[in-house]
Amino acid sequence: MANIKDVALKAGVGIATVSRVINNSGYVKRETREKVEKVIKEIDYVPNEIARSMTLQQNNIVAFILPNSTHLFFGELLYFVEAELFEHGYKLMICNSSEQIAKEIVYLEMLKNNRVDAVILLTNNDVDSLIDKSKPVVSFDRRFEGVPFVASDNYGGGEMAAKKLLELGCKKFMFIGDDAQGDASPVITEVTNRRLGFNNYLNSIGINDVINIEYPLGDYIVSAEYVHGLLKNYSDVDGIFAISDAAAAAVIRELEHTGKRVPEDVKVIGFDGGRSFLNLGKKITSIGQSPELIAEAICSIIVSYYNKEAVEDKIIPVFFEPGDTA
Amino acid sequence: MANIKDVALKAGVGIATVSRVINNSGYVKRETREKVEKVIKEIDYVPNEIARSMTLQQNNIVAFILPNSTHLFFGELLYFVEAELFEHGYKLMICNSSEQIAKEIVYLEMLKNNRVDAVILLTNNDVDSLIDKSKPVVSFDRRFEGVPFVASDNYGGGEMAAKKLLELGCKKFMFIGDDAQGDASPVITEVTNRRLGFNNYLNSIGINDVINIEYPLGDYIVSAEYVHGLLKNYSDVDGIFAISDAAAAAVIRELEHTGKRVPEDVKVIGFDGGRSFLNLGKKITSIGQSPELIAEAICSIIVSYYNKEAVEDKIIPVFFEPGDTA
DNA sequence: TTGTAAGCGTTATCAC
DNA sequence: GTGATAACGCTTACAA
Repeated sequence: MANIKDVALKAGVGIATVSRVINNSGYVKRETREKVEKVIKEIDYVPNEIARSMTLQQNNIVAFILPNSTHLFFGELLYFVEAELFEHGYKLMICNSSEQIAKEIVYLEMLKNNRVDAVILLTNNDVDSLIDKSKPVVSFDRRFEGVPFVASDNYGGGEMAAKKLLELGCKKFMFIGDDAQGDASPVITEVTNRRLGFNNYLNSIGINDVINIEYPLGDYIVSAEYVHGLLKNYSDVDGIFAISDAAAAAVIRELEHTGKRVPEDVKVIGFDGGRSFLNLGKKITSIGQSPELIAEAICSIIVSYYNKEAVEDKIIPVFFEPGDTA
Repeated sequence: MANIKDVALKAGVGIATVSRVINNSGYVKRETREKVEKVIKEIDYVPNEIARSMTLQQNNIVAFILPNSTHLFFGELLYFVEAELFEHGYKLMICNSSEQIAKEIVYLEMLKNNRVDAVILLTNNDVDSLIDKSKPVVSFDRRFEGVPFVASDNYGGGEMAAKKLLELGCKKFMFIGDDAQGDASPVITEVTNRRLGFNNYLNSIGINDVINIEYPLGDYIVSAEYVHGLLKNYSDVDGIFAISDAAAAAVIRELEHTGKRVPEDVKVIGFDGGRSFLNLGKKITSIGQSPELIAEAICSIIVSYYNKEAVEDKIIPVFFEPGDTA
């Protein structure tokens, strides 16, 4: 592969001049520039980005650590993050952590060893101590001390769901979510704010008998049997807010399986606003997050880091998405 | 940030020795090793991967160019590819090309400029001339001269669908797919083999009046109106094979919208075997591709490249996935 | 076993 | 305007 030296030699100039030409920096006489450009074309020279990174101590690669790319919301977020970063000239490395902390560690290490310049973090693990806070890090949906933070307005979304179910005439409410963190982690995760917003709003208007079902986070999937076990004792509930559309889908399937009609007997609202192309049945009524706006917020923080500008947390609005289940 | 020189200095050894210690290469006296390791811990030294890449002229980063990460099959493929590469110590850079050739060009350039060592290509564009064939490239579902190739057994899947619909008693068949390439591209794309397998099998047993609907590839989405226009003239069809589950879903929605019952009146088989967590209705009967096996095949080729071993094309088997629509 | 030094391909400083 | 040259931080002959 031809390098900058070959170009300089063949064009009869110094390598500094070639560098000026390819980077459009400093003064270069028109004729010199043209001569150099001609040689570059001739020998098909392409600057070596590894060497560039070496000199600049920066490679314009950002890592995105997320649970997986198979759930629609994550896939969409990933899509928009990559698109947005691309606009600014940055590349995206992906890490499907599957919530495995070991894998998250490896990718967080890449900040320290200069494999990537920055990290976008979407995790439920407490990786606080593993984060190199001297480097650019942005966290979505999870707070870490000293790390800028982006999240949807989960609390507001919870309130929105409560109001909607009330409007629709529901009397007996339930929240169901996989936000149980166990005793090991005393931290309130951001998604729990969906639960809080929902409960607090209902409490504030005098409804204090909301059923709260909490189960541990798995791989964002709930089996039919498991949901059955969770729901069977609450046959009088007529308004359910689920922490995600995936959870809502599981709940709805279970309800219909046990003879309840949705939304006639029980109304269900999910969270995410997932747009599944494969859906042949009801569309889930949902509080929708905007992966596009979220990606934009995350990336603007990354870009600010690169530009050495100040960064700040951002809360992204959510939207009520009408559907067939509430 | 501490570098190898700092370690050498503080440990009172040469940098070559430190290098030997961190790479576990060459001979190092036990005490020397321990002394060096102690210093490494003390000053929290982490080898700079950019510098390493510089010396080795390799960075163990692979780029995956694919249309998007929002469709389930792609999201899953991405997931397994990343997981598999991770096992071998390689990292994955993602490029959602959205079928934009301009973006594909940028990422293919990264092979030449050493930003990545290898590329996995999943595109419908004719980027043949843009591929640096001296570098490691693997293509999924699309053939390029001189580029190793992985694909599902699309032809066999088409035959499988035909046999199944026959078994179920269908008499009048249709294939519908977004594999129209227009006059500009005379190339047969791999997915067209689904159509060929389906048609050829039916032809071989004397059925020659198969309706073939072909529409241009959009963003892997079909609007209701569009499907309506495509289907309205063929009310006698009772067995449909769609090129993808997404297309099948659109077709089924349209059929039911026009009063046909699926599968009672019309049986529909899709392709992909998509497992949508959000599906509340019928599960699409499908010819399933295995993203896991495909990822494994793709990655084994990448690994072979790194190990300077011979590489060869691979065809991955497909499976009949029972569902509620056929 | 260990250390010195060349080399990887750039960018950027500083003379000229 | 332009060209040497140092520097980036590492690996790896080669010498000792």
